[in-house]
Amino acid sequence: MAKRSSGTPATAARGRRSPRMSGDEREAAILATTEKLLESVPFTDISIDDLASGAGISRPTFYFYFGSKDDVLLALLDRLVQRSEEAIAGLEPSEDAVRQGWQDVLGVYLDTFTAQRGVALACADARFRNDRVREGWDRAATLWVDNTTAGIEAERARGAAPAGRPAREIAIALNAMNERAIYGTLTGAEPSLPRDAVLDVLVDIWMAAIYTTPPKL
Amino acid sequence: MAKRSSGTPATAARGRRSPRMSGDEREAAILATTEKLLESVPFTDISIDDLASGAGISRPTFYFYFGSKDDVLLALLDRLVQRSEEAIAGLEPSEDAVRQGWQDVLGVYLDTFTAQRGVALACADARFRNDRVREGWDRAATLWVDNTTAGIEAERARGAAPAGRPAREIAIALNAMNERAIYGTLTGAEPSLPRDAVLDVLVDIWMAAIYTTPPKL
DNA sequence: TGACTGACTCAACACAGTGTCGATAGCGTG
DNA sequence: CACGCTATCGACACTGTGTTGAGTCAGTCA
Repeated sequence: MAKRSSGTPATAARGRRSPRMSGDEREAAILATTEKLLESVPFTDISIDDLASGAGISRPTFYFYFGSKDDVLLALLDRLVQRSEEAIAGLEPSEDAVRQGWQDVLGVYLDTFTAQRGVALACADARFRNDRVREGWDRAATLWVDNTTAGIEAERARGAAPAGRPAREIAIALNAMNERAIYGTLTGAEPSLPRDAVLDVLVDIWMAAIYTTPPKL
Repeated sequence: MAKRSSGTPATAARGRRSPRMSGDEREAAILATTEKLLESVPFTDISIDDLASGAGISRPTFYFYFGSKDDVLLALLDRLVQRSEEAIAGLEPSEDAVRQGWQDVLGVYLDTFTAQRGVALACADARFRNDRVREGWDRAATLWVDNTTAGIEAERARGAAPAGRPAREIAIALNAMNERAIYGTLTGAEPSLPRDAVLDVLVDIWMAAIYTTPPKL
């Protein structure tokens, strides 16, 4: 039955309009349906039937395009990671307005996840039970950590930030803070940072952690 | 059929030895089985059958004691929260050895979750789909945040820490960092802090965030 | 002592969701 | 036109959840 290889972005355009949707359109329709449903329904509560009928196909046909519900999420996660990459690439460091520079980084992080709220929340959930989702999620996290590490090292190199614990360790901790704090803000469950203050608090702590030496007390 | 009210720690001892286990023992057996299984198997992969047969009863009988698999987790979470409360209560602030004081707090946090690794991980997962688990989890988080907030305010009051953003906001962000970073360390997925360095990194950042003023750059 | 009660137990069922198989329909190409 | 490939679905098997209804068994009380 030559199942479509899951994950592959489908074969190239097959020319010609056909009365029924082309395979690529179907695939896109499934993805779109999932994304839309995720805005209001938790991933767990969405059945494959929902996705199939939302895309105008039967359940068995769904399996022609994706191997499982999680595979759809994985495809969506790939996009999320891709957007993270693009967002990071679009950032440029400045030596004056240092605080603003970091605030831009955190802002982009926040925006990326806010824009993809449903998908991000679903992945944050799914990574606990699906190793491939976890890998994807961790890959994205690593992207941000690498970027932060490089940033801290650059600041240290030009003497703007004091030496201290390995830059990477600090980067990991700070990004962990962001991830969890932003998740909290996105869901609003207590205790959480109010939406209009998240960035300020987080940047404050980033500045303190990167540019000051922890006092010996 | 007078189902046992879920959550209630069962009726008082019903006197007399009986050939089969008493209700309380059954309930304890289910809890113990769950805890044990969670050490090696993710919660999602455990079926009610596993819990029932592990406790020496049939599946329908399981429902006599708990309303669902999640209810069992909830009971386990209650214990976790309780231990958090006890751990926090056992902490005493010192005005000298300030760093050591905070390190003790984080150490207790880390220990509590390490000791209950399986349960903690299962709850971290389940809170995404079960509101009651989320509430319990958030209640525990609030405990730590309240404690941290009070600690920061005390330090500010005695002039040891500078004024700045609301203490509670900083406390939320710092505890978010701990939760996520410790989760990462517990699972070991990249990027994560090595087990022997977590505490040092986290305490460093706590110190910087609480005792220094973020530089204006 | 024998009917009664309430705790406790389970076989059998109903149901929801997942994943598979085999048959088939339509299109493009040789 | 017939062959092969893409695409589609009806029907089925399986797994896990939760419910029902019919019990058992130990204490209790008249």
